[in-house]
Amino acid sequence: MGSAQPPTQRACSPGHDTRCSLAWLWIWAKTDRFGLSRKRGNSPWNTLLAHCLDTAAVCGALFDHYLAAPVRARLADAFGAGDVAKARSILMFLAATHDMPGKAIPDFQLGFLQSRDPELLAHARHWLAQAQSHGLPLDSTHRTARQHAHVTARYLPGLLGCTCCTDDEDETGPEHHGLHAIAALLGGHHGHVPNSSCIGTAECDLTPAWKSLQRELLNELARLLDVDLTELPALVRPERPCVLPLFAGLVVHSDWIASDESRFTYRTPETAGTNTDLWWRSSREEAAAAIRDLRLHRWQPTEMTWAEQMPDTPQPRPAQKAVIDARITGQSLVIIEDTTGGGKTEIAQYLTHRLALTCGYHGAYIALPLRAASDQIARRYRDYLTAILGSREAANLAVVHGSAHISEINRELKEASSANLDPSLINITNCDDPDTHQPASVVLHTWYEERSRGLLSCFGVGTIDQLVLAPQKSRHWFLRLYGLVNKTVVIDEAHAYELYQQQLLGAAIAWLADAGSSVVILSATLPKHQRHALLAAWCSGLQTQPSTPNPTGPITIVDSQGRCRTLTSARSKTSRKHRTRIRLMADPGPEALAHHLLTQHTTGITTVIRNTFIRAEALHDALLDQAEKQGWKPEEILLLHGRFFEKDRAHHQATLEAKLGPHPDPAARATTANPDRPERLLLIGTQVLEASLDYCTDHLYTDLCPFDLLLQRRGRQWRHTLNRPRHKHLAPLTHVLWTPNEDGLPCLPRPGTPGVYDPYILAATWHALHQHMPAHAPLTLTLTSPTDTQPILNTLYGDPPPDGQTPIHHLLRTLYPHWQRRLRDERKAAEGRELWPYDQNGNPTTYEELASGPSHGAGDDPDHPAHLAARSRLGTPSIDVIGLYQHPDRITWDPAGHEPADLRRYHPYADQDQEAHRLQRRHFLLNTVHVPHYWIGDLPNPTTWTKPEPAPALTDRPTLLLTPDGSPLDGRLAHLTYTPQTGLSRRRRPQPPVTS
DNA sequence: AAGAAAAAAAAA
Repeated sequence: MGSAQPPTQRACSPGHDTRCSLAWLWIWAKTDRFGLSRKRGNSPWNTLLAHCLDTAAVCGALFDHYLAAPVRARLADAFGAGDVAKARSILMFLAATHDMPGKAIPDFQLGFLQSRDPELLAHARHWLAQAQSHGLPLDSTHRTARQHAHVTARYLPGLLGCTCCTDDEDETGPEHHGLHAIAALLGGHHGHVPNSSCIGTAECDLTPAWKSLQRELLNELARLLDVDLTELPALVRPERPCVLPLFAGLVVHSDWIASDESRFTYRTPETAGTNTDLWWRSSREEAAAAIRDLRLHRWQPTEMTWAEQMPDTPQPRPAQKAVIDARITGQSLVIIEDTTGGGKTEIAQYLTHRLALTCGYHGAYIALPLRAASDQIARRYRDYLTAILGSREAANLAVVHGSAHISEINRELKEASSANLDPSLINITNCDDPDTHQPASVVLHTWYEERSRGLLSCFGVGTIDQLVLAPQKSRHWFLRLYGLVNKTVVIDEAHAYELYQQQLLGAAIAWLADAGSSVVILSATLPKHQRHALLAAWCSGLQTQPSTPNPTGPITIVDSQGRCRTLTSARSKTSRKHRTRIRLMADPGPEALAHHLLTQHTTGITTVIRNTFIRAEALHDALLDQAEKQGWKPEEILLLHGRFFEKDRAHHQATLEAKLGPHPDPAARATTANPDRPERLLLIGTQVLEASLDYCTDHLYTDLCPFDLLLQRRGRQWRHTLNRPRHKHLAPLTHVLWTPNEDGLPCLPRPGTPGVYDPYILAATWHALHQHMPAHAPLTLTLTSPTDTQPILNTLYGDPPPDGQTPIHHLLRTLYPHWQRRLRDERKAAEGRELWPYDQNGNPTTYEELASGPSHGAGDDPDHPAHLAARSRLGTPSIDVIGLYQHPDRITWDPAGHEPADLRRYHPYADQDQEAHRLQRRHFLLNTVHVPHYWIGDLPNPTTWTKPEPAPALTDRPTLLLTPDGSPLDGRLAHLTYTPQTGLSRRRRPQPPVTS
């Protein structure tokens, strides 16, 4: 049978049709590389049919239990002309073919004989003899290895009946676009959707015997999965763009679960016989158990009032009440602008429930700007879910960010998981049975810990970066979109993201809208252009126009037709009015400033926030130089910045919060000051002191910085009311340090240089402060928030520079074009990476545009140059370096030599190694320091710096091997030093040895 | 002339 012939159903049914051999049943797909299958007493290799059936079974179970209702509806349209059951079967069948025909070629099959493990090799020889005797045409000449996924992409369309790929040129017909699309997406199951030239290179020279084997295997799959191959081509219509990443994601999700040999039994004709109907049954049973164990079942919320959901705050505040009364039903974009303390987090929690109830989402993802904030909100969301899930549901909640595996809340959730009922005792059918009880709990299965898996958990809290990366091509990127579109996605602190991220968030929102999910956006007041951009992105995904293109807030609700509602009377009255006193102070330089601080602030906590690492370090040095003379002890002067090993920084931050934070006992906070607060302290640092750390300073000095950040920094002053008993009636005084030039204008970084802050924004901030300076006391001004501050922000970021003829006006007009260029560059950086579901003319994105490759962003690929590799944030590139200490007889994690480093290599999937692997990963992360690229200049590849030997775990990891006193062993790095107290420095070169 | 922050690699 040649591939030119139309596919036929039920051509071959094992055990019933004696004309067919069962040679295809000997085609293998997986070998037991880690011994997990054999340990369970099963086969050392798995047949392709079994793996295909396992994948199909998982796909079906995910379709039934995991996918959100709108997602299923879109898949039903794309794979079943609206018929859900039909689409389900076809999706299962297509998921099964991800390795078919890719692995059903002689090249791949002979790869079994390349096994390095002698035991596996013996099994391979046995397999070959058996397979040959059952008619599998294999001669044992070695062939070139091919990417099996690309072989699937190359040959599947023809096997499924696309007429453009027949062998006989006379019968060539038109290309079936849908079949080629799904084949390419299946070809992407290792993470990158291949492009056409990549698929072309997977050309194999197949004998008619192999073609017919492939056909027989495919027919057997179709028979078992009850798919009519003759009607399949007409039903496969993946036209809506969201269907493409959804399909790719569903396949990979299914494959990853089905490839877990601790859940799915390897089956061969020798171990499981040839009754494939029994194989299919056991696939379904094991898939059901896997879905249950991984808790991949949708949230099934019941109607609940606000008071039932929020027992601690049963009385909704104004903004909360407005949202409740809006009775939101169906897919929505909800933008809530309110000040901190207005209860936005609770509204968002309430909306995840409300939207899951009315739309059928499987859960929710909450995105925040920082990892630390994610951990905090995850804790609150855990408590919320625990309260409302009811007694028969349990759910996974994953913290999703780069260091989630050392997150404390993740650890607690994982512990709750292992303490829970043995999941193997529970059948999947219990999901829908209200009488079955299971202890209520919010947990996390360790399965979700591996990278790229966090967003697959029904509930997640994590960084905004996960969302920003979702519409950018990189390995397994579509899995992010797939995980997100089944949820309500909450974007917190929406005003806090730079233009680059805002733009990519727009793309993500458009995909979410196209797939039927809902988005909740929380912010303090949004600049209006940002609100409009969010609305435009939403409507672009819906391919509609907003009914009100320029809504005003503070609460905006947009439905799936683009109809906008604005709730106006809801802004919370609770926002306290803050007054801020600001004094502009010419920076006298580090020595004089140090003298000033040591003599003027001999009591209380004094904090200096500098814009650059160099400035912070210089001031710290000057302070230490003069400390003794002024009667200060060195330990009363602290330095904090971002260039510490994670564990040292965590230690300093914890100390800071313990000493300068509120009372350790939450119950005592309102009445008692922190007893550990020292009499005095000088704290010098960079932007790490600006946000997220909960400490309170009495006096504050800051470098001139953008106005919004100035307010942010000022928030650390008199933060806890109990720390300012003597100043109740006064606003705190913040000193803003600036350097005047000869014209009396601020010295600014030259425009176009990669400075921290744009000179235009700095000059405009300086100008705004001067404008508010009272004429009678021209150094100190008082600002009331938000009445004074909001207009300043709007002007700063929204308006062109003012007319006027004074020097500052001229300066602003000179700098403004550079600022605009900077914004344009950021937008371009986003445009070079982002994928949208529809272009500006409404044309849907096609599968060809999703193509990427393993070299995507690696530099040698002209289609995807390095500067367009996926990034969640722009900024100075840095590399993560692992710090280790060399002692005479051992390598340790710490300078004192107490914690020996285990640098053996562990395999993350091999049973016995998992715990050691996790511990090692944890150590690596804790001993990582981020080194700016320009600090190491044109030094060779950091992975080649002097390393301990032997250290297989450090292969390919940039390593900084230090002496116990913090000097690098590699002479090329002699300009760097590290101490746990001051961090990594590149300024203090070690003195050259005195030569006599 | 350059901060903080986040991210990154299994399905043979």
